[in-house]
Amino acid sequence: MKLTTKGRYAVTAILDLALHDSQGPVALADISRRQDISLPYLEQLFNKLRRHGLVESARGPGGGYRLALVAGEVTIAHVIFAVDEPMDVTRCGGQQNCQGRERCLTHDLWMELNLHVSEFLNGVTLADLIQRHNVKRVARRQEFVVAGLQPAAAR
Amino acid sequence: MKLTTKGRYAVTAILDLALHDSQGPVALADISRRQDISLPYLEQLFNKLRRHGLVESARGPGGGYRLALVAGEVTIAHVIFAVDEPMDVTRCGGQQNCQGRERCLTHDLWMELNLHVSEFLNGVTLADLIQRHNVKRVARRQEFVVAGLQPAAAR
DNA sequence: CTATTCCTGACTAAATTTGTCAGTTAAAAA
DNA sequence: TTTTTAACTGACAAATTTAGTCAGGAATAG
Repeated sequence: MKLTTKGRYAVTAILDLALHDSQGPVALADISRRQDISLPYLEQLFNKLRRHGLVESARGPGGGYRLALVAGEVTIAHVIFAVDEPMDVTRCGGQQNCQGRERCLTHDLWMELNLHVSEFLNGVTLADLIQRHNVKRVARRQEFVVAGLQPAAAR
Repeated sequence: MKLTTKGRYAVTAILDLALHDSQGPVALADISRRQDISLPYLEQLFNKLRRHGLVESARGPGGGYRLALVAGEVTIAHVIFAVDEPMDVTRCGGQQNCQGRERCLTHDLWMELNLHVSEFLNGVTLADLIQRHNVKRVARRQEFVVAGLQPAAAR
């Protein structure tokens, strides 16, 4: 998969969803406020996440999104793959036709790098991230922001 | 560092240089022919490689470029770093100001990925690549192309 | 029936990438 | 000394990608 701002936004947004999933459906408007991502852009992203089976939606008042799987089953690779097109650092998409009909001099190198990145991103799930101290801390800060209050540390 | 076509071209080109370095300075026109990279573009790339101390130049007839270091001392990370701006998958450049003044929810994740990619690219040198069977094979094919002949396998 | 929220595709603006071009400078060979 | 080779340089332009908006539609709860 590629790694662009879009992918990063998607991971941030679905992680926010995972953090609040226990309280029922989460409206995109809430995620938008907490994560500073525009609502239309979130709609675009969640559309893709839904089509890839990562989230479920409920329309109408009180509606919103929920995780379609438990947090431990959603890897970062899944999320990035869902919103960005399949990443590939080779130019030929693994087709080995990087130079005319043949593979270029460095074809294998990029294939290996692909593998390393994929392994890393496949090895981290939303559940892993939720456990992290820094994620908990930032999430706590963001609750205050939405409530319109200053976190204690800032006073 | 970022990873774009530019960086891949740079690695391919300097690997070509490393493969032919023993035969004296290599002209960019030769690399251009063998690797199918336009001459003006190569000039742009080698300019950066030279300023970063990876290659040395000699002007005039019989001139060209040579590696400034032995092949075992030049890592892929060096090369990509030289031509692309410093890569960073975080949006804040490690500044932790991805959300307003604070770090965003996924800051640490991207920092870790940075680290993984860097480690991999720092661990591979031009000398490593030259040893590889596939690189040798492709390089041999490219010699034929320059000489205007068909490789035996293609006849 | 009204407010809320998801849903959708088309569209556009900005940024980045990928080069090209015109011309200069240095060194070797003739 | 002239010519040729080949590196050097900065500005520019085309193409692609990315990021994000917009206008409206559809479902559901109250």
